[in-house]
Amino acid sequence: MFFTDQAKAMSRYFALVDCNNFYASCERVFNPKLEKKPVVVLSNNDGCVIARSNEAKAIGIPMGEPLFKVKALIRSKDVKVFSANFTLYGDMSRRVMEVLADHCADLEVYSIDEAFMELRFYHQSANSLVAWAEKLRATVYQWTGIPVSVGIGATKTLAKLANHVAKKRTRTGVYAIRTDDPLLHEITIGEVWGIGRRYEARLRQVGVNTVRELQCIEEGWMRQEFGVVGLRLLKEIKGEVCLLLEDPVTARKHTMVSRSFADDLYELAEIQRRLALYATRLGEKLRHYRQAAGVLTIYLWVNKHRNRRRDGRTCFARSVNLPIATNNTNHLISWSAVVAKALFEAGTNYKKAGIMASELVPENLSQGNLFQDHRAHERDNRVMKLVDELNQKMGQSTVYFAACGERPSIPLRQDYKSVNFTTNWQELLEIWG
DNA sequence: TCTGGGGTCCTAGGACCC
DNA sequence: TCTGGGGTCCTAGGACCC
Repeated sequence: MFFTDQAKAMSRYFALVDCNNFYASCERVFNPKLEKKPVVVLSNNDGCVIARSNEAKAIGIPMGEPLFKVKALIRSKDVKVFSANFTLYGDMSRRVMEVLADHCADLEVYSIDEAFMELRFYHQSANSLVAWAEKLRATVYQWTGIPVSVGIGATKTLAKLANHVAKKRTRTGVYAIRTDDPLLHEITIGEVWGIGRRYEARLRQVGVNTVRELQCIEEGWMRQEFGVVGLRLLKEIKGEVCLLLEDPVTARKHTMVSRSFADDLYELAEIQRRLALYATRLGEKLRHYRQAAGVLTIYLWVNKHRNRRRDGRTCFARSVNLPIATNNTNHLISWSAVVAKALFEAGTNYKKAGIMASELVPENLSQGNLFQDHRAHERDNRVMKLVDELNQKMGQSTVYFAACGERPSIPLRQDYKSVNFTTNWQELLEIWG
């Protein structure tokens, strides 16, 4: 290879592949009757709308809206409603990401429905890039049934913006954006990745409305107003690479499991039981990523819509430094019970609890201490491995700790759930010929 | 009646230490 | 009445993202 450094820099692009209306699309793959129909997917406990098909967007169902506020609309327009089926979505996501990984080695799975790619030396012109992306898009659709959009740009932020354009303004679902693209005069700042409601309001105050105007802002002002985050955003939108691909496994600093309760809870013992279950999931996650937690934090949230506390506080948290970094479910459960007891106040209506692992270290580097019984440690690890294997093969919570209570599963309201077409032999899609 | 569950990064204030 | 300065750690909260 005889590329100069400059030539290398010039031929580097980022692409963002984003699944269209991902959860709604997953439901559609296994239920063709949903084609052309408005479809929405609900959060845990059937609380809010978290995904909408284009048809559902068109009839005015907002993102994040509580279900009870759109019930009338749902009835009158015959909207198809689904409880979140994260097992299905997770499996479909894995399939999509596998196809992407086949096409590009430099891949960062950014979220369940999005991935960044770094494209180097692959293509010379924007035209050939677009052709490549269109082919990729067709392949993903053919192999998984999921429609995706592809945005291409000089930085991750521009790729993200290009993806937005691809979704809103193209028929092909692919767009490559340039830093001097005429469209930047039309695109408003609120559409930029990293500009939320507050930032948008402040920028509009000083007369900045379009991306083109944003590009002309002085870097010093941006730094002063929005800190290092804002400065980075500005540089990225001007085409200067600040954000690189990340490895989500090593880059992750916390891992958390939290859930709202279907009803408010008042009893410490019941909260400890729920936390034992969350700790079980947390342990599974940590072991999956081969990490161990150095610090454990327990969160308790008070129902903010019906807060009975005089001081109005809604969030309580307490951390504990673990004597030895661990991913052993047994240890996580014991500590969660201890910390929860310290946090708990009688007479408070708790709506949600969570457990977070931080100070994560690779599990084989976990620092033992002098008093640790190594044989017991080894034995515990073998037990956890066995438990994971059994639960993977036989289904979640086949084997569990007694602290979770009898027949444990996180109790959720799920009135509209589809089945696990791809991950459960009992729930395979049946086709009648 | 009914309002998700993950993450990241940054900042501010209090406790505590030297 | 007057009442250091600097550092770290912890907790809380706010901004953003999906």
